[in-house]
Parts: sequence; C-alpha cells; structure tokens
Amino acid sequence: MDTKVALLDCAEAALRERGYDGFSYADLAEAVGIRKASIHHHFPTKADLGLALIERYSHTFFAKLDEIAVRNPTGGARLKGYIAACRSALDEGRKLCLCIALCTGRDGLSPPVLVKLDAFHVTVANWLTEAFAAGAADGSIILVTDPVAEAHACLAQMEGAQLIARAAVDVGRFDSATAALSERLL
Amino acid sequence: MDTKVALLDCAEAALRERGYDGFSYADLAEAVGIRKASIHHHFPTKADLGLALIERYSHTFFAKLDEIAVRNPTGGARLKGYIAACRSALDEGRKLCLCIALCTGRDGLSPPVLVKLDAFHVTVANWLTEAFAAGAADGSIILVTDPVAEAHACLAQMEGAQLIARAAVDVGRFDSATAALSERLL
DNA sequence: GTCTATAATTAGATAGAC
DNA sequence: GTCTATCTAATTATAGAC
Repeated sequence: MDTKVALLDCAEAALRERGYDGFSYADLAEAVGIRKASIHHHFPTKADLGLALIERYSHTFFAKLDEIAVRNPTGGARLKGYIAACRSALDEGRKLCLCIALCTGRDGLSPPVLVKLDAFHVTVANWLTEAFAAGAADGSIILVTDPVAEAHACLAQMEGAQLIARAAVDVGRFDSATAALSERLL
Repeated sequence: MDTKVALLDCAEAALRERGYDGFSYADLAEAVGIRKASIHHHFPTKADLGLALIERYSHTFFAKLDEIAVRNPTGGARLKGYIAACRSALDEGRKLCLCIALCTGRDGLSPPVLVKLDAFHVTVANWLTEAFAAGAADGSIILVTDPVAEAHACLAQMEGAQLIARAAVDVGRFDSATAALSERLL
C-alpha cells in the first residue's frame, strides 16, 4: 500500500508540473524505484490513475476547507486561509492546482474525471459563498454585494493567479493578482 | 504561404483544445491535407511551431486591444470590450486562451516561449491598468481603488474564468465568474 | 514545397514466471 | 506485488527523390 501512495505522490507532482500528457509510467517507475509494468498492478490504465488523483486531491482539499472553516469564525479570516492554501499549492510557482493541470489532454478527459472536476469547482464555490456571506454579515469583508457572484469571481481569480504565477515561475505574480482582494479583508 | 497559415490555424485550434502535447504533426497533416514530413519544411521542430503560435497570437490579441481602446473612449467600455474578447476566445467552452494551453508540457517551455508568455501577461496588465485608471477618472467603473492591483486581479479572473468554463464545457461558467465585475461597469 | 521511406525513441499496455 | 520480455502504435525528425 506504501507503493501505491508513493505512485500517487509522484504522479500528482508530475501532473501539476507538466500536465497529464507530460509524464509517463516510465517516469513514475524511475521516481518510485519499480518497473513500469508493476504500476499497472496498482493502476491498470493511466485513466484510472488520473481519476484516483483527482479523487484524492478533492478529498484532501475539501478537508482543508473544513479545517479552515472550523478554525476561523469570521468570513474574512476564512478567505485569508483559502488564499493562503492556494498560494502554498503553487509550490513557489512550479506547480498548478491539479484541476488546472487536468484541463487539457490528448484524449480529452474521461466522463468520471469531468464529473469530479465539476464537483470540485461547485464545492469550492459553495464554500466561498458562505465565507463571503459570513464576511458581509460580520463586517470582516468590505464591499460585498452578492456573495454568490463574489464567490465565482474569487474562484476564477485564484485559478488565474496560479496560472500566471506558474507561467512566470514566480509566486510574486500570485500576490500581485490577489492583493486587491486581500485589501478587502479586515 | 497559404499552407503555413493553414498549419498555424489548425495548430492553434488543437493547442487550445488539447494542450501542447495533445496534438501531433500527424494530426496537423491530416487536417491540412499534406504529409507530416512536409510540415517540417515550414516548422523544422515543434518548438519552432510553438513559438510561431504564441507570436502570432500575441500580435493578434494586442491589435484587438488597440482597436478596443480606439473605439471606446471610457474605461468601462474598454473593459467591456476586453471581457467580450475573452469570452469569444473561449469558443463556447471548447478552447482556452493560448497562454493557458502553453502552461504545461512534457519538455517544459523553451526560453523564448517563456519570454513571450511573460510579455503577453505584462502587456495585457498594462492595458488593463490604463483602462481602470480611465474608468475611475471618467466614472464609468465604480469602486476603483488601485488601478494596478485591479488590473492584475482582472487578468487573473479572466484566465480563471476561461479555465473553469473549459473544464465544464459551458460558457455560462465564464459569465458567472465575471458577473460581479460587469456589474461595476456603467 | 511536397513526396516516400525510414530512423530512433517513446507511449501505454499485456502475458506469464517467480 | 514485482519482475522480464514483448507488443502495437504513435511520437518527432531526417534523407533524398521529384
């Protein structure tokens, strides 16, 4: 079972650095220290591996959101925690959010992956809607009009900020792209 | 020369749909109606093709921005034009901005491509800064504090909105992610 | 400029021994 | 669960005829 986790770890790093078509079973085999034929025992096809990756990533990220919500009473503090989570996912400008990395691919995305991708965005948007609503009510986020619209805008802004930072291999770009939002958090 | 343009057109569409590793010379050959060996006459390596693609894309996009600025006196109207340009680039949720599509790849990005990618983001951010400053001055954009910060946030928001829409193959997601910004334009 | 032919490498995947 | 060995197909790229 340790091998399976090691494979997922290496595959996730490679996927988020170079995209779905950007890594092969041969790459993983070398990184983990087994032969590539052995990988098929854990993940029969690469599509199976891709699905397992987004499932694990979603589960981990949702748990992180829950933890942020529990530890932070105000909407502003929650949003700060979310922004920090996105920033650290960047890994100094070397990696992307797994969902961004999965957006393109030679064979398109398989239906189950598309479903998980959609669920990820919907779940995060709902979490952000609650955060903006709470922030508007408790005064920790200024200038909130419609929490739903703000949540969708914020999600897009975070994904775009990661993308720009990755293209420049510079976390500073993430900070520039999120500075205006951070200014609204008290 | 017509063949070269046809190759660039097909390659751009494929790149923006499936990513850099998501199309091959064989795909282009079939689409354009020549043999794949002939493509090497126009673009010796795939890296040459990639560079030509981002150069043409940047040139075209910058020309579009110029045109928008010339035709629209107010900052708000310019921003509306920019949002519409990003929306139409989406091609109903099937394609991404070429810069997003170039963000991942098996062989990383070549230095000249990285330079062009960076130049694209810097140029657009500067154009947006002027638009926000103009909108703040002429009253066509409300709630503007720092035009530079707003510009970087807006750029990230547009790229992220395209990404989310592409993941769901639904332009409606782009509209949701940009609704809050559009509300600020009078 | 386009072709045929081919090289050299890599991809994901399978069979069957241990 | 991991291995060796093998398969089929696809990848970018080149040489040289027309």
